[in-house]
Amino acid sequence: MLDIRYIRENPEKVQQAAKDKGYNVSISELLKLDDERRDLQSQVDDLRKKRNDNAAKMKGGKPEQSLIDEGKQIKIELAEREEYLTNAEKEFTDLLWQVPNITFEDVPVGGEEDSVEIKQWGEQKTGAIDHLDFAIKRDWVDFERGAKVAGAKFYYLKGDLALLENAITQFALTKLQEKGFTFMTVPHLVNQRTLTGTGFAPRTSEQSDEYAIEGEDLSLIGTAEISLTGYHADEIIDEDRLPLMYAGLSPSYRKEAGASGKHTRGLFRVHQFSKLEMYAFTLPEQSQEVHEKLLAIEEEIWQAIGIPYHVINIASGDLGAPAAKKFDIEYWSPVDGTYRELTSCSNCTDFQARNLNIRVRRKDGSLETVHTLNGTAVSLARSLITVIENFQNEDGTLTVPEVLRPYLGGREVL
RNA sequence: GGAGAGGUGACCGAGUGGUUGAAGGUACCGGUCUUGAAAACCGGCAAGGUGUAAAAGCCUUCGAGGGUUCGAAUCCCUCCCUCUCCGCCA
Repeated sequence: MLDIRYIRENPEKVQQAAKDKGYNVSISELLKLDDERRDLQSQVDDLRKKRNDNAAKMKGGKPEQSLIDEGKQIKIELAEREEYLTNAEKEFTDLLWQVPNITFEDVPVGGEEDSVEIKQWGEQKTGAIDHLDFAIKRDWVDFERGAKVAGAKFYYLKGDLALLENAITQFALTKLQEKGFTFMTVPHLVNQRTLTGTGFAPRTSEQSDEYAIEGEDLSLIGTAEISLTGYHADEIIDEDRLPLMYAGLSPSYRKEAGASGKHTRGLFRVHQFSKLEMYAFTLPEQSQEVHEKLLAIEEEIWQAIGIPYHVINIASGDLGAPAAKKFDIEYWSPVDGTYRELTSCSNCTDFQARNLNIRVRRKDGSLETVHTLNGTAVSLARSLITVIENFQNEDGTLTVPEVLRPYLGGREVL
């Protein structure tokens, strides 16, 4: 959530940012609720002071009946006001949670088509066999049995393709260790507070992309970002420890409920895939620099493997609530002759951190909310698509990208 | 899953109904001392809300939520978590 004090001082800016992001929230309504809440708060505070003063009077010895009677009267009034306050607080908080993060100046305004390409790398080849056809011919993937065991869009990876996935993971993991990230495995199930605090499930709606465990306060994570954000919840971190850089490996579980009409063939959009995620907790003044750094690492990975791509600066309407700015890397698909989403890298500024109460203790003793950032190092299912599409041979074999060979026992061809 | 113990400030740790927002220690900040540092000593130091030019002031917070009471960190109930032992198990 945003800082209510910031919203009070910049109502137009917040309203405009919400509009640019496609969120229909009324800031004037929010501020009205804020006033009501504060008014009730001061009424309650006054009554509590009366109660405390009254109680203090009879601290010493035998209380007088008149004081006790007065105390009882205050108690009744207070209970009534407190109920009003509780309701007002809830109404206010519910609306505050619906306000999305503001965006940076250099974020293009508009929808998906307004995102701006800021870089291209590699050769745009054309004319390759679709990854699914290619993989099925090699008996590398089995969606039919995945459907039998779990349902549509679940799958088995088999043999060399499963080994290739492992090789890509190991390669990326090694790279991130060199960059100073701390490798982590994380809980794959998280509670509601962590999920909503990260900004994922719209708390009011049931159209969540997350699988929830019935009868438990637990949901399957759609990305390790969720578990990693919650890692430092309610903590105060010393300034000189930041930035903290983590690399989390986990499966990502997604219902993909609203995915109809989107590109879904094969491994591109599935209910479960492995992903190695970069995550950073930073000082506010560091986050933009770290954001660029995360993007640079992503580029380094795809360049090393040899996958053509471009980088886009995502337009406001596609950012989602928590992000102030987002870079996507899209790989070049020689099958479709177009770019497709591969990784994503967001600066969420203090939005998630405020939800989960993650702060930094400055050298001068003051407290401030930290900034959080996340970026995909490799999402495995899509990584496999890129390699199959870009490294396939006419005889049905697959050339192993050089940097991956050490993780495949030196094999050059699969 | 069963039995017991416990959850207090950035951290450790006192505190069982009324100057306890909370002793003491550590860390941190400022100072004295020192060529410099350390040590020692002196002082400061919870968070959130409200309020203010800035303060002061006021309210809240001792795992969470209810309850008892004129008054709760302290008593009662429910839940969550941690630790120890037993059971089970990769």
